[in-house]
Amino acid sequence: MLNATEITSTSRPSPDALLDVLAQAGYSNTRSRRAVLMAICEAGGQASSAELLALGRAHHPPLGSVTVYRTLDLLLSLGLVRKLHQEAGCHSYAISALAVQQGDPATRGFHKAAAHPHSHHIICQTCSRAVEFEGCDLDVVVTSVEAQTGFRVREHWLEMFGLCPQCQAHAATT
Amino acid sequence: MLNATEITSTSRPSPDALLDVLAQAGYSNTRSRRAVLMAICEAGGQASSAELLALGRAHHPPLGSVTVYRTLDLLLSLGLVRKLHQEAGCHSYAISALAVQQGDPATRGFHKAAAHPHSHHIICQTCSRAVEFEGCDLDVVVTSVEAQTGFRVREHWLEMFGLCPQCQAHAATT
DNA sequence: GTGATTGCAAATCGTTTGCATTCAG
DNA sequence: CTGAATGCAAACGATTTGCAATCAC
Repeated sequence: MLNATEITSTSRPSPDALLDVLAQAGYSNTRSRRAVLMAICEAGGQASSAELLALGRAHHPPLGSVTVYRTLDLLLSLGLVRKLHQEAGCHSYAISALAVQQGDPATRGFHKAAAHPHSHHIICQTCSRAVEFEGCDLDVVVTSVEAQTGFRVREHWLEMFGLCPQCQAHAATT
Repeated sequence: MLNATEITSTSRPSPDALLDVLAQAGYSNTRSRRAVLMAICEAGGQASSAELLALGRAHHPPLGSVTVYRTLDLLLSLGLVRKLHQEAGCHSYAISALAVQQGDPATRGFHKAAAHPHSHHIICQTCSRAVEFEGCDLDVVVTSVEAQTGFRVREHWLEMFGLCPQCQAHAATT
């Protein structure tokens, strides 16, 4: 059930693999895009847009931040990349498993994130009511993830979304 | 183990309880702060800074956004409030369990968040290496949370932080 | 009275949009 | 050649900072 994608600093996702996916989706292979993709890969699959701009410019100096964002949007829409949230400053981008399957595996990054000690929210997608729960059973998952990845887990960040009891009833009645 | 703080639309956290905590921490009881606290409570314990500004001004028109932010920082530092991340737009603030224990329970909110279908990251706090894992065992937690809260869970958002195998070894050696 | 607190205005940061230019196929 | 893609400049929204005026104790 738990399917960890292990990463080594020597195996990185290849820009070519990503370009292939873009090509298949009908997007053209431009200098700028190549620069951004190389940047992501060099960053080890994880970086902020600013970092990608800097790295990308090494390959294609005229690269603009606008293009970095547009390329990231593209990758996001294709599911090749996902956003990571961080306590402060929000939004890093990471290559997703989908991309890893298609090309080389990988990821290495820039995280400085800190998470709060337990305390999570579950939020109703209909009425927005939220409930906070603590001392959650995430321990099971933590243990499992530790076993699978070899990491020692110290913190985590969790939010759930769904339907609260009242909205469920409402949905059933209506 | 799982300790859900159930919410009803009638039970809300009281501004007074929050003010007490501030007072005990040595912060003065000002009109502006009171307005912000009332706003949070009226919002049901969850709101964006913009929403708090609007609500707060109903109580104290000269209230400025600067003060909303400063008050939130204060509450954050005291652990009375926590940030919620959302896929887009980031950052809502929610009253934390700590505050609820001290005053009334509560929470009702503004969430429109959507989460991605599984796929989470665990990130090394030392070297920043990240591993993505999918098909996680969160099902156990989901089931548990559903049982405790009555919510039906449809999506979730999870990130873990810790020490990767190499950094553990490094720490042990050094 | 005195230091904490406030709020305005301006600065800053990250991101998005308008538009004319340039590029890939 | 033609539409897609780029990048500059400007707009934008959220948050922060400088600073003089104001308030709580």
